[in-house]
Amino acid sequence: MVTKRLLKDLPEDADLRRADSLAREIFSDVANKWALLIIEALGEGTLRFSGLRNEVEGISHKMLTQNLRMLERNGLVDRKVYPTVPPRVEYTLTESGQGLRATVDALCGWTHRHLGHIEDARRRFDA
Amino acid sequence: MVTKRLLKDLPEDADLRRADSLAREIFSDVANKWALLIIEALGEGTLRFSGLRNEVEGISHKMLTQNLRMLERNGLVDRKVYPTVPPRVEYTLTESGQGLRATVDALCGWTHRHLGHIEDARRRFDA
DNA sequence: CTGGATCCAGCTCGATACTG
DNA sequence: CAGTATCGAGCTGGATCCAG
Repeated sequence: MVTKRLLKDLPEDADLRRADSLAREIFSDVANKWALLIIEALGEGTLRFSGLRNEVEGISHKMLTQNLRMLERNGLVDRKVYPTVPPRVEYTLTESGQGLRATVDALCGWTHRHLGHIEDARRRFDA
Repeated sequence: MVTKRLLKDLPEDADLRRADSLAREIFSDVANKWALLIIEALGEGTLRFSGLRNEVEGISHKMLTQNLRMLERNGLVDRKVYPTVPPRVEYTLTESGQGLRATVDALCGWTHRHLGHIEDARRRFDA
């Protein structure tokens, strides 16, 4: 077996199975369109719920709350509630969130650089 | 409006809308668990269909073919068929695929480094 | 071995309505 | 404004069968 494991350089001890399973879970959480777009949007700075709805084009109310909860649970975004009326809630990337943001930026950069290649490849494939 | 756009440093010309829409499409294609895991697996080198099924734990026959077609269409993997019997098909990352792989590796690295943080954050959140 | 096609249970997601 | 709850249409994805 070469890999089958997501994390490759961990010791073969008893915790390995648990760590790898956690890693897969995180991977599934994070490797989704909306989560990445939210992180990208928060990369610009703190945003409120309504601000995020504007920045992340096409996201529904439900998907936004759902993904925000997930990101908060994983410690990637910080949720700050001001007990005013009407309520005001601010979302900010945490330090680990910033780290993730760097890789999301890399993904955006890659996408940008390969737009042409991909368009060509598609044309070729569809023919 | 600050962003709303996935790609930020493109000129505001007529092609912008099209390019950004393509970028979003690519982003949705690629930002999915199975695609990333397949790319990660192919990072080790060329693999056959059955090899991929072994390397990418838990993927179904259908998801594997589906994602491979998508990756091929976008020019990220190369599909080489040997007209033998039984057939032999090899999948390899293309050059753009290699580029994407680098960012997937970064994501894996990030996951690895933040396992602890995330576990803690979850415990805190779930309480 | 690779992979297309079909079936359908289960989940996702958007719409809507309601609360503090 | 932010968030929860509910409902249902539609999509997803696994299982299975067939074919080259």
